[in-house]
Amino acid sequence: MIQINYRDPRPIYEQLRDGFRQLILTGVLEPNAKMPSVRELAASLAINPNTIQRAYRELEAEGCICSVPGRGSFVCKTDAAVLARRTELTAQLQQAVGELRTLGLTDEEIIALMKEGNDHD
Amino acid sequence: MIQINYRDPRPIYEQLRDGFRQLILTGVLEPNAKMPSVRELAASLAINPNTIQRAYRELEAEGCICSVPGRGSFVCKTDAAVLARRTELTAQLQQAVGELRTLGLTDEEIIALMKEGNDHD
DNA sequence: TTAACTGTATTAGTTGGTTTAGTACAGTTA
DNA sequence: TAACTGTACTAAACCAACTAATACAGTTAA
Repeated sequence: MIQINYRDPRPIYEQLRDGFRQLILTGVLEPNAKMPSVRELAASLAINPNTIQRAYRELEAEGCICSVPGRGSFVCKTDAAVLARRTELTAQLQQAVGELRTLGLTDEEIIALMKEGNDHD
Repeated sequence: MIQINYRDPRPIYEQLRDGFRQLILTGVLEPNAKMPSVRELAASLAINPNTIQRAYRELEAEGCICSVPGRGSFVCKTDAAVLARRTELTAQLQQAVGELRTLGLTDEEIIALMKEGNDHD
C-alpha cells in the first residue's frame, strides 16, 4: 500500500504523510476507506507506531483523514485539503519558473520543458 | 552580501550554498570576482569557519567557484553548473506540474498559474 | 462482561546530521 | 617575516528525528 525508502533523507513520517496524501487526493484511496491501523501498519513496515501516529496526525490536520479513537482512521478528502495542496504546488511551480527565467529561459521554453517528458492529455 | 535565517529549518551550509549559487548563476556575482574568505565571512556572520568551508566545497564541486589555497575563492561560473541547475529546476517544475495534473488541472490552467503573480517580460 | 481491537498520550533514551571548537599544515602576498 | 589564504582533522555540543515502553480510553463482537 505504501513504501518507505531508507535512502531518502526525508524523515519516515514525511514519506508516509506525503505518500498517503498523494493516494488520497488523487482518488486512489476513496473517501470513507479505512486506513491501516497504527499498530498494523507499524508492524508491516517494521517501524515504530509513534511514527505512523505522527503521519496520521498531520494528515488529519490537513483534512485528508479522520481518526476516531476505538474505530480507526478513515479517508476524508476535504475541499480545504485539495486547495491547500494546490496552493503549495503553485508556490513550488512559481519558484521554479522564476529561477528558470533568471537563467534566461523564455516562457515559451519553460512551457516546452513543462510538456516534455510527461504524459499529458 | 548573504544572509542566514535561523527560522529556516534548512542547515546553514545549505542556505549559504544556495544563496551564493543564486547570486553566481544569475550574474549578480561576476566571474573572477573574489568570494569572501572563509574566516572573514565566518566572522561577519558569527558562525564557524567550517560551516563556510562546507558550503564552498559544494559550490566548487558544482563548478560555481574555484578555490586556490593561499589566494582565495573566486567565482567561476561553469556551463556545467548552469546546466545542472537548469536540470534540477526542470525536474522540480515537472514534478509540480505532474501533481497539479493529477489534481485535475489542465495545462492551460497550469500555464495561467505559472504566469500569474510573477514579473514576466 | 470479556477480549481484542482501535487511537491517543506521555516519558525516556537512542541515533545521526549539523555545528562548533581547537589545532595544524601548506601556499600566497606584501 | 608576518599576515593572509584554503584545507584537513579530531572531538565535543547540540538538536531534531526516531525508537521504546507503557498507559489510558473508546469500540466492537463473541
